[in-house]
Amino acid sequence: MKQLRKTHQREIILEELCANPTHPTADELYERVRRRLPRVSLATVYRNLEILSDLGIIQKIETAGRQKRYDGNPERHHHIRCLHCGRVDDVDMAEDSEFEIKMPERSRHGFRVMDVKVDFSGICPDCEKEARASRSNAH
Amino acid sequence: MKQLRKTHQREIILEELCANPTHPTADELYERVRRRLPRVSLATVYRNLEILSDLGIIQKIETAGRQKRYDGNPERHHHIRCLHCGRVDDVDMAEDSEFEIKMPERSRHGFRVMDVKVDFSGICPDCEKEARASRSNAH
DNA sequence: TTATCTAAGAGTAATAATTTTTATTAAAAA
DNA sequence: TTTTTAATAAAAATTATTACTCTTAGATAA
Repeated sequence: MKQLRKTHQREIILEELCANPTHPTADELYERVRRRLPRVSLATVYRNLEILSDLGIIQKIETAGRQKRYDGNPERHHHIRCLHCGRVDDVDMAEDSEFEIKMPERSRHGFRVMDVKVDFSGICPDCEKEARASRSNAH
Repeated sequence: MKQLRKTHQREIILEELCANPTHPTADELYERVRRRLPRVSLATVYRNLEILSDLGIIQKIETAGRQKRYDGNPERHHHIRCLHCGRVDDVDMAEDSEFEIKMPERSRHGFRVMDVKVDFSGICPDCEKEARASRSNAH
């Protein structure tokens, strides 16, 4: 078992990820980290995000056909993505009362069900406002 | 508005996709189509799968970080993916009684919620059997 | 039927996000 | 301090998918 080393790069990457409640992509985070470590490599950011999410310290948000995003909060919670600008926000657990998922133990074809992933999509307030503005201009 | 042409390639692609209840990737389907149309191009398969799913004739199964798969059944239903081999199967609608999702109208941050995607993952019967066999060999 | 228009085809090159490789550096153990 | 090897920087590779270019062939009109 190979042991984990505490490197300066890794510390800064984690710090920057946790500093904001946004869910940056690897390259967005890279830009932020670069302000503090100008010689850091994008591959280092990717590698560390991979390691940290494997360890359950952070969370990887994978959405089909889009860049991966990363969440400094490792706790299980759902996300909503803006269909227009791609922005990702948390869906509060308090709202979970409004939806409920009971997993079957086996799917009909005999799969042992181990996890279920719920992803919301919609339009964020900013994009909605923008759309409304351009609509009223057109008329 | 550009009109759709009925081409031989498109017909075969759709036929082959619907022939099996599997959910092939573009290249798997390409191999199948190639047996009937040896000169077909992979790009043609991709283009037609795109067109057909845009029209709602088929369904694109997009899972983060993995190849897209395609489903000849356009009706809304859930899927389960094997974490080991990547195979995708349908989760029957009959089972939907076991889980229920009520969408909130707005997320806490003011997103207008428009859709929710539910993806199951687990271990398929084949991989489970295989795992069991290799475990018993080890002891 | 024949001419015309253009969607769609084949084949290939390009793209983009991510991962791997290689040589070097630096944590941490000895 | 020396040694070990995980982690880094930088570059190259990978891989699925898309775009491009030129050609072919459905569909419509003459």
